Formats: sequence, structure tokens, C-alpha cells
Amino acid sequence: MEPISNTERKSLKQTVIQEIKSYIIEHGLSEGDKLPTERKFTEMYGVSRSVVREALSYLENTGVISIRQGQGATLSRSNIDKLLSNFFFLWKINGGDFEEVLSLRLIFESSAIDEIIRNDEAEQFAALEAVLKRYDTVDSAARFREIDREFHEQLLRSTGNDLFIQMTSIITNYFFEVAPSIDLSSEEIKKMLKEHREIIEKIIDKDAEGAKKILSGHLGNVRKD
Amino acid sequence: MEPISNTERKSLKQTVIQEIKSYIIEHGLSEGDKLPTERKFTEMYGVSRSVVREALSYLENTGVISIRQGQGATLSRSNIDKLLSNFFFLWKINGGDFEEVLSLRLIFESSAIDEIIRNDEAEQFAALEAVLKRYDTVDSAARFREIDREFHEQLLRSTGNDLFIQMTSIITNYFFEVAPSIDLSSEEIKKMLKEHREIIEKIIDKDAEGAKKILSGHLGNVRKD
DNA sequence: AATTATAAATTGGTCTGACAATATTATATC
DNA sequence: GATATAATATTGTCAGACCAATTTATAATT
Repeated sequence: MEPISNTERKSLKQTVIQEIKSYIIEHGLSEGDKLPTERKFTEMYGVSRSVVREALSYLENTGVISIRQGQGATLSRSNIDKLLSNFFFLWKINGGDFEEVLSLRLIFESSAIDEIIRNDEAEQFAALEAVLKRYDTVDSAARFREIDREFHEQLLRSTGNDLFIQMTSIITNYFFEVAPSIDLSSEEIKKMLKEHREIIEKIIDKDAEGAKKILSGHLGNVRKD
Repeated sequence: MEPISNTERKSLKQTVIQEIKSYIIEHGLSEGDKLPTERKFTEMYGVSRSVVREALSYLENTGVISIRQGQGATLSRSNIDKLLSNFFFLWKINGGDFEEVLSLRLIFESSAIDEIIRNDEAEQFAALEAVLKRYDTVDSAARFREIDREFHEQLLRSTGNDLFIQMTSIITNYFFEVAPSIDLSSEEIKKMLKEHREIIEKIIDKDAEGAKKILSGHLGNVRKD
């Protein structure tokens, strides 16, 4: 392998990143496969270990690979989620408005309703109903929180579009991580569970507008809290 | 400042990342502000320059800061977009289906239509109409491509929700980057421009269903190509 | 022979110190 | 005052060493 020279604008790190990505493609690697060690890459590309480490580090930070001490680097499952914790960090620092997160949840979940009804797959309806069956186990505010999250996640998941699920889950996850845990009364919990039930029923009845209307109110309640 | 010791599970790098993030918050830094130099952090936290470099590198890779040789590190504008090129790299390697990208565009742009109509802001309608005004300048397939992209981007932008715009633009950008440039006949171009026009007109008439129907067909044409 | 304990080798993590490449700042020159 | 030049500051790359965690090979035990 030819050593890499640094005559161009690109930094060595950038070049090595490209090389490693090419290596992954050329060797047909996929999820779980192991990459060569740092020292191997050092020899292969004729650059210092620092550069190789920074390149591998970049690939790890952007979710491409997973590195463990004493073990090496393996290709990851594609996962947007991890990438974005820092996005929200920055977004918040630069004056990001939490209202936007709430309104984005409504947008995404509304389109999920449309999509689920459009796809019309029995399997997905069943998955939604399955959530309802767990509702008699709700005996505390903490448990409701879990169930609530499950409901919203299943709503997104039932679209069956993996990209959609990953991208929209980011918002849901962020919301549940930063939202303060409110002490809900058992009446409020009951009301919210009822809304969940109604939303799912409307979906199964293929009444998109009806479902979205209830959802809008449901998320409106959350906003008030 | 107390030197950091490594008694816990977390790696030094992780710890320093947290420290730097705290530094950013405590000093109230925001977009464009400069961070201390590598050597300063080295002194502050009592760790080697390697660790500081890897921590800063992480923050750069995840979009928090921007580093330039001889200059230093500054806080970035929050920007999801850049982060995700590697997500798509991995997604593709693991057998990602391009159909999903197309279907996701339809989902996102449909919800954009709903949202624009719901918000009902004259300013946003005007922005959409402004795109139409540029349609007499379309004299080639390449120019149409530009205009087409502009149209879809404006559709997302008119929702006015910055998070929504950023997250959905990812898909649009990815699409236009990887989609092969088809040689469209001038009849086909005319037809597509007409569809754009109709979609915008329906939106202004607050006919969400009508607009979404045309959009669905419009993106369906793209799929065939 | 199979299992378990121990030692060796592998591999990523951290440290140190040096020099190169780039950007900024101070200085000298006109 | 404007412009070129030199000095300084800052990140980028290199080399080699040792530390920490994991895996693999070897020895001991049953």
C-alpha cells in the first residue's frame, strides 16, 4: 500500500477516514465485522498511530464503528440516535426553544397516524392494541410514564419505515430525557390513558382526522404540565 | 482545578468531554465564541494533550465545535445535517433500501403541508409563491433540478419549525446527493413544474388533502425515473 | 480428557516531548 | 499609513514508551 502524502488541502486524518471507509466497502464488511487494528492501519497507510486513532475515533463518534479496549473496532448497527445528544446540547445553548420539540412531536406523530392508516397492515394495528392490554398494570405515576413512552414509540414504530422510526424517535427520546417528571394525579393518568385508547381506536377505524385531533389535545395537556 | 483521576469506569476522554461541556455552559458560551487552547485544557484538567485532543475531536465530530489549525476551536451553529453523512454510509452498507428515502420524503413533505396550512401565515405562503416566480428561468434539465430542490426545501422551510426543517432537510439533501441526474424531456419538466404550481395553489387554498394527493403523484413520478 | 488457574500476547488508552504547518500578532521598512 | 517581514501562538503529525483491558496460550488440577 502506498504511503499517503499530504500535498493536498485535506488533512491526513480526513484522508485516512476516506481510506478506511473504502476499506470497509472493498472488503464487503457489515454489522459486527472486525476492522484491522490501529497498528495494522498505521503500516497500511504509512501514517502515525495518532492519525489512525483520530480517524477511527471520528468513525466511532459518528456511529460507524464501535471501539473497545483490548478488543478492537467493529462495524456498528446504523443508529442515528447516539449521534444527536450533542446536537441537542448545542441547540439548547444557542437558545433552542422547547416548544419546538413539543410541536415537532405532534407533527411527527400526526404523520405516523396518516402513514399507519395508509399502509393498512393488520400486524401494525395489532401491535398498537397490544399496548392497550398493558394498561391495567398502571399503578403509579412512574409506571404511567413508562407506558406513555411505550405508546408514543409504538405509534412511530407502526409506520414500518425504519428511517422514519429512527429519525422521529430522536425527538421522543429527547423529550422523555429532559422533560421533568410531573406528579400526576390518578384522575389525570386515567384521562390520558383514555386518550391513548381513543387514538388507537380511531386509527383502527381509519379515522385519521379524528385520531389526530385527540392526539393534538393529548399533547396539548402535556404542554400545560 | 483538580486534576482528573481515572478511578471510575469512564475513560479519561469521556470525563474531559463532560468537563469541556460544563465549561461551555458555565462560561455562557454560544455560537462563534472561542474555547481555550488545547494546552490550556491540558493544564486545567491535568491530563495529557492526547486526551484533550481526542475530547475536542469528539466535540468537533459531533458538530459542537469547529477546529482550525493555528486558530483554535469555536462553538458551532447547531447543525444536524453534517452529522449524518456517516449515518447514511452505514445505513447503505447494512442494506438500507432507497425506497424508504422516497417514502420518507412523502411523509415529511405531507406533514409540512398540514403544518403550513395549520399555521396559516401569510409570510410563508408568500415564500412559496416566490419560488413559482422563478419558473420562467428554467431552460435546462440541470436548472430544473435546482428549482426542484428549491421547491422541496421551501416546502419544508415554510413550516417555520427550525428543528423540523433541519431534520427533514437531511432526507432531501441525501436524496439530491445520491439520486442520479436523469435527462428529463422538456415535456416532463413542464409537467413537473405544473405539479409544483398546483401543490402551492392548493396549499394557499388550504386544501391539504388536494395538495398531498398531487404531491404523492409527483414523488411517484420521481420513483419511476 | 475436561476444567480451571495462570501467564503471555494482543490491542486500545494515555503520557511525553519534539517538530511541522497554519494563522495571528508584532516589528521593521518604505 | 500601508506593506512586507519576522516572531509568536496554535493545531497537526510524528515517534516511542508504558498502562489497562481483553483474548489467547500454557500449565496445573481434578
